[in-house]
Amino acid sequence: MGEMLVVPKRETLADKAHSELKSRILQSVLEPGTKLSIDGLARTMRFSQTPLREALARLEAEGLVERRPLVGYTVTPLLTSKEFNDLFEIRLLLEPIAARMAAERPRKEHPEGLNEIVGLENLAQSSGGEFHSDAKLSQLEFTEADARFHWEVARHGSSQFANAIRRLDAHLHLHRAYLEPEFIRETEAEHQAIAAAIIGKKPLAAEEAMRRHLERSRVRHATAFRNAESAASAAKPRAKRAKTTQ
Amino acid sequence: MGEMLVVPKRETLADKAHSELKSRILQSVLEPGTKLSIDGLARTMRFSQTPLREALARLEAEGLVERRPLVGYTVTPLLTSKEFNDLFEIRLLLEPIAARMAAERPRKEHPEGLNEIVGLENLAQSSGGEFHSDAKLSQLEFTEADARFHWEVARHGSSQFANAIRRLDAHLHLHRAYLEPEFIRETEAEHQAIAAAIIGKKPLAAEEAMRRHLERSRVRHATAFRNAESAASAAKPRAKRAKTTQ
DNA sequence: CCACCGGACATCCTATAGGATATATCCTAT
DNA sequence: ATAGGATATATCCTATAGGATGTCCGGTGG
Repeated sequence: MGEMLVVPKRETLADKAHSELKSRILQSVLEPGTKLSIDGLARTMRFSQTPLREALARLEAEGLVERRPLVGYTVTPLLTSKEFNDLFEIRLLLEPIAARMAAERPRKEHPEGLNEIVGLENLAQSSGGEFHSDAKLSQLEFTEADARFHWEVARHGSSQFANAIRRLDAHLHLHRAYLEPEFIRETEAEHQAIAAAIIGKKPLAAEEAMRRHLERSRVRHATAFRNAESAASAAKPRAKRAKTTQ
Repeated sequence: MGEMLVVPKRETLADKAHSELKSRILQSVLEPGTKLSIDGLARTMRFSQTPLREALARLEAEGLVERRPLVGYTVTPLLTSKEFNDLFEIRLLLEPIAARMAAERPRKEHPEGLNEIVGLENLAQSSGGEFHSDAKLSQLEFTEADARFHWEVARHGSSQFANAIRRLDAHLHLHRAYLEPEFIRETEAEHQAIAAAIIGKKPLAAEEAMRRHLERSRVRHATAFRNAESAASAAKPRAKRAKTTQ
């Protein structure tokens, strides 16, 4: 019964390369427009080309890099202001309903469902307390915890909604904009309100809590977005050229 | 100015392998649960392993195959009835709004936008006339044209909505269920209504046309879905085992 | 008869070499 | 000086070989 024994999930080199590259892009070590040379990366990262190809193919599917056949991969540009707004409009359409579904779902349906729901409370404040020494890494951890929370909530309601929301990769794009530190406290509080509504099986409350969370989150990110955009346009008026090849 | 000259887009072996496998899965030549052995495929398809890995990685991202590290790939199971309903609920949330946006968008914004919009009319009846000799292949062509139409409509409205809708891969999953022939005529008529509303710049009409189209489409597919599901459950009550390894 | 265990096999994963292609540089001619 | 073209280099793409791992099957003990 208690077969919760998690297999070590042996990680292949392609997995390592994938998460490593993803991490670098999200931390802006690799800026948008950077050319990603395959055997260049193979040399610097000490991998071979084959696992790197698989990693890059996945990153392309996630929308973090773009591929041009027989030419190479480049890091995807940041979201424009319009794209940012549209992304949140989509989230506002999907996530509140997913949260409502999660609260409506009968508890006994999935045996492990309870554990997951209780886990929401922890997830809601997962990266709460202390900060990592490296600010960017801490930011990355927070973003990942945030993504996990939103995904878990949706997963309780509907696998299809969860997939759709996950594939938005909203967090991937959002992270690359600068994130104010006080975001975290507010975000956690709102997450806990959502989790409480779901655990308490209050569908309408859950839906409304998620909607408010997203609306506030949009405002929070929007300011950072404006800063990033103006800074970018000031720095380099024309951005047609590729950056340093890696 | 008229640089419409489309570069041949040289197709790499990974691209060929990807579309070839995708085609086989969609035509149910490779049924759900089938084990996809990498060097087995390499032998039968006369490719090498490297491009096949890239193709499989992309198929995994599209949700058509599942990967277990150090074990292999398998073809994804068909959608359940609940998943099917959720998928259409998501589409009903996103696509009507995308259609409205497409109708609202100022014509001059994109120079090539006009061509694309006019193309919608053709796209709406693209695979209309004659049928291919192979019914399954014709079905595949129709599904692809349908996917293109929905994607183009969304793309006129918002790149983010278009991405989100494309990544649902609704057509990929739907296609694998059987498709009644008379679907096509009804589908085309509804598509043309949508295209007309967009070209005529009537946002509310476009939104409503898309909504009605999706609702009818859901009913059309639902019957086929029930047939497929009951047939499947009758054929093999337990489906835990992997099928013939390819 | 069932459970546990060890070995053989198939398959995945990784590394590396060679052919093919796009890009950049340099030169020449107008 | 600028436009056009040829050459050279870097890089992508493909193929193949070998090490590592999971799975399956037969045997032994309880």
